[in-house]
Amino acid sequence: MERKERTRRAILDAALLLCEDSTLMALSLRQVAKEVGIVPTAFYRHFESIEQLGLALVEESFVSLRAMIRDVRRRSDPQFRDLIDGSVAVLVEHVRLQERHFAFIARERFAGPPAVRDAITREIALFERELATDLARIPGTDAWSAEDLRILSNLIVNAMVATVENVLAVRPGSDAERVIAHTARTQLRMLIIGALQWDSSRSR
Amino acid sequence: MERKERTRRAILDAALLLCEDSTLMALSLRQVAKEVGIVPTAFYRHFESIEQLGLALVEESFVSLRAMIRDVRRRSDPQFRDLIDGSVAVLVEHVRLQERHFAFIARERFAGPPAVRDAITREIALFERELATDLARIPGTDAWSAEDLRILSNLIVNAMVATVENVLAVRPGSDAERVIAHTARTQLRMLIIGALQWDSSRSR
DNA sequence: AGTTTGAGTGCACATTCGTACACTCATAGG
DNA sequence: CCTATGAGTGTACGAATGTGCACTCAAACT
Repeated sequence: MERKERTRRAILDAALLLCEDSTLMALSLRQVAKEVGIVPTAFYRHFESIEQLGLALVEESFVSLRAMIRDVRRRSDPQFRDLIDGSVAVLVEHVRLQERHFAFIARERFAGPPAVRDAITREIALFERELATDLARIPGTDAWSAEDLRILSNLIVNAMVATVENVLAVRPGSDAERVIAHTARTQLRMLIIGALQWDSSRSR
Repeated sequence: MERKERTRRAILDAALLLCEDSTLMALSLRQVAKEVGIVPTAFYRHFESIEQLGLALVEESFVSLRAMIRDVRRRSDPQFRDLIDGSVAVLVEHVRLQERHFAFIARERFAGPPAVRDAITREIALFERELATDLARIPGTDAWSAEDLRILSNLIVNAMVATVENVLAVRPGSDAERVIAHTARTQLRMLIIGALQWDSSRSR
């Protein structure tokens, strides 16, 4: 029964690899099978369709994303500058370690099969809510309404998603990568400084 | 020679339609031909490949986006609240009028053929630079460095792109749409208020 | 050790794909 | 009006696709 698990992994890895210059929706079961080294029909022993394969990949991708979040939290510290610098560093590092997963999510988020898109949207929304509760704990946001917290964390998540997409588009360790990291840090600072200035009751 | 133009339009429209639940990369020349009502080989009279078709669609999409920008500028006025409210209203309105174009861009931005992805990235970067020069004209940003202007407009563009994607995901005129518009307005306000607080010389 | 199970095989099929080639016939220009 | 151009046709092909069915044979269970 451990052979099955090995093949399943190989299928997931092959799909992730082949998606790099394609899309789940343009990915054929036969390509995957050939890459893995099995006969096409053997695919069905593991997934009933490419779409189901995609859902498994989404789940897997967000497991590593959660690992990243834990890593960020572990380095949390009330000093904002360090918190921001550390978070961005962790982000870039994790993206590099899981390039294929992040690229997969970025691609399938809007281009994937509906079920896959929905799964990704749900996961990101979940992440956003978690961030909102984190934000509620930092000093200076006491007077914020729940709605404004949601709106701010949406803004932050959007900026970070864009950062991930930018990182994926440049060479590791390149100057371009450093510019992106610097941009991300500055943006987070702008947001935090703006946030500390914000007054929920004043925003209609 | 006007027959050709009509068929070309039909091909562009058909591709846009068929992409709604697929991707350029998963779109076959034969599907397009069938939808248009021509024989597959006739496709080549207009485009040499699906990828070239994609580039034409990108260009077309950004023409309508530029029309939107002009519309926003026309309503510009030094009163921030009105500027923001007006801009978001125009954004939502234009997205609804050109749903397929915006959805196409959102999808192909990361999932399309490399040439298409590059074209979209270039257009968005161009738009970002234009926004930066617009921002430089509003009062309170005099002390900003060029880099910080770029970083802020990147932040704003990301938020607006995310807004477009959210609008596309909900029914026109629905409550969800109103929540999205309200979120976008609040985010722009947060960014502007933060920006007015920002001091370029202090950000290392 | 013998038996059962199910992962992977092999072949077969109808579809769909891109594209080559020679064609027809509508229409724009003389 | 007549002709030349090129938009669209029709047929044909090899390659790739998803999936059904009967199979083999390694590995887990009694």
